[in-house]
Amino acid sequence: MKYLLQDLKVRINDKVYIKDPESSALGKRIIEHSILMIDEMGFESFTFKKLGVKIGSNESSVYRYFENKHKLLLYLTSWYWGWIEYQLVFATNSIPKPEQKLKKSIEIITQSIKQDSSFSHINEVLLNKIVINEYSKSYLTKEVDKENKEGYFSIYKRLVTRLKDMIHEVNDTYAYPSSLASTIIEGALHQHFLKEHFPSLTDCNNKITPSTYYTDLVFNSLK
Amino acid sequence: MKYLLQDLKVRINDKVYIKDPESSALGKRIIEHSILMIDEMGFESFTFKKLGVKIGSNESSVYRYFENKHKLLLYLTSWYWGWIEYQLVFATNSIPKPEQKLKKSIEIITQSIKQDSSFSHINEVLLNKIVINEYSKSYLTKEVDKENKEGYFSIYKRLVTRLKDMIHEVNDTYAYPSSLASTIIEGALHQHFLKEHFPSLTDCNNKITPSTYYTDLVFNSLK
DNA sequence: CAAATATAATAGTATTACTATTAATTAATA
DNA sequence: TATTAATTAATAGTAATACTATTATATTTG
Repeated sequence: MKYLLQDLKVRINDKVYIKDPESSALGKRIIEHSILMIDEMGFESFTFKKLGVKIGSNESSVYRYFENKHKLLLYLTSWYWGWIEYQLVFATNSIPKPEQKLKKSIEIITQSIKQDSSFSHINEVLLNKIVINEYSKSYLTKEVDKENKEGYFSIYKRLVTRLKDMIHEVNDTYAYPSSLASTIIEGALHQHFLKEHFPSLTDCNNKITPSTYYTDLVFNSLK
Repeated sequence: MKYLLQDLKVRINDKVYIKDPESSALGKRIIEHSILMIDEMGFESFTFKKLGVKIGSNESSVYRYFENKHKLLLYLTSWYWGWIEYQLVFATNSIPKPEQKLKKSIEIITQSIKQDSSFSHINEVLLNKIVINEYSKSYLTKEVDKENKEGYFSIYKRLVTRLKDMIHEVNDTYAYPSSLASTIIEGALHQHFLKEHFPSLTDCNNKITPSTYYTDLVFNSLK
């Protein structure tokens, strides 16, 4: 499965970039090093100028791929959710029982990525960390409605919808399938963050994972 | 109760400000108009220069109260959580039954503020909107551990802990009381946001409130 | 009333987030 | 192969941001 997925290109709304970074070596270097740098210094301190220095190129060259760093963040996080979606569809496709299917999906969505595929220019372990620390910033903006209309969040929304449908399959009388689905996806990122920075606000640790907690939460609500 | 609360000053870690904004007329104008402006233009576009113009004063005067706009956000959100905590303690103090107590607390935490007290310089309705849209940005930073150590998030943490304790009172065998408490507080903000901007990702609307959803979620887990 | 202290305004700097222009390289075609 | 076209890269610049240092003006206190 890993080998299969590495060749699948995640399709991202072409309005988030000016020039497709997958189409050139420089574009791939932009993606590769922006992941390393955002992880290292955080999104606020990350600039195209610094990235230019790192990849031995110029700031303005980066601007020909992305309008600004916000669009680059949208690109990276869309890629991440698309990648998670592939894993989810792949891993659950052959499972017939709705309960088993949902359980597996929760696992995939709430897991923390431990190993990257080491083949492409995208480091999934660091990208997972970036999503935990920065994803909210991509939509907590004044432009969210405009950008939503342009489809910048469609991969994420599709993932929430898939999960909602699975919840519905398990129990079609449950009244809040969409809210539960969005709670799992957003909440899992939050629990991972708390585990790192506010351990007193979570029960998640080395033994109890967000997976364990959300599996319990969901099946208590659906039974 | 409203009349009582308006005179209660929320105590905020004095490291978040340089000079206490409650100690002068200018300070109060800074708080009052920063709330109006952050709500209107969003935290990213808000600057001390614009605030200075608005309050008929100078940028550098604002800098004598707050080191930077991040600290101002910490001040505003701490004030909000302190205010919520007061309401919660006040409203639940006399309730003997743990279930009733928890139910009431969930209501207070997950409600959207509809009316402000109209007495002070702080508009609670707008502040609630600011917390929904901007709170995450106050801790999703590279400085979070340092600032946490300095106690900048202590009011918020105390609130989560209070809720955790109430959950424990209802069911002391439940394994994830801290995670559930943090899920409610953070998740309610998220559901409010989705209701406004991504209605397809939530079941919350005019009829179903985040209160309804979280009450159901919590008591399903605890029974 | 003078001295100390607090407050406000002015002016400036380094950095950021871009944009416009020009130069160099690569690709296409005649 | 030579010429032109198109793409890509680098240079230089600008407006705005996020501050800081200095000076001026009130206000308070002894």
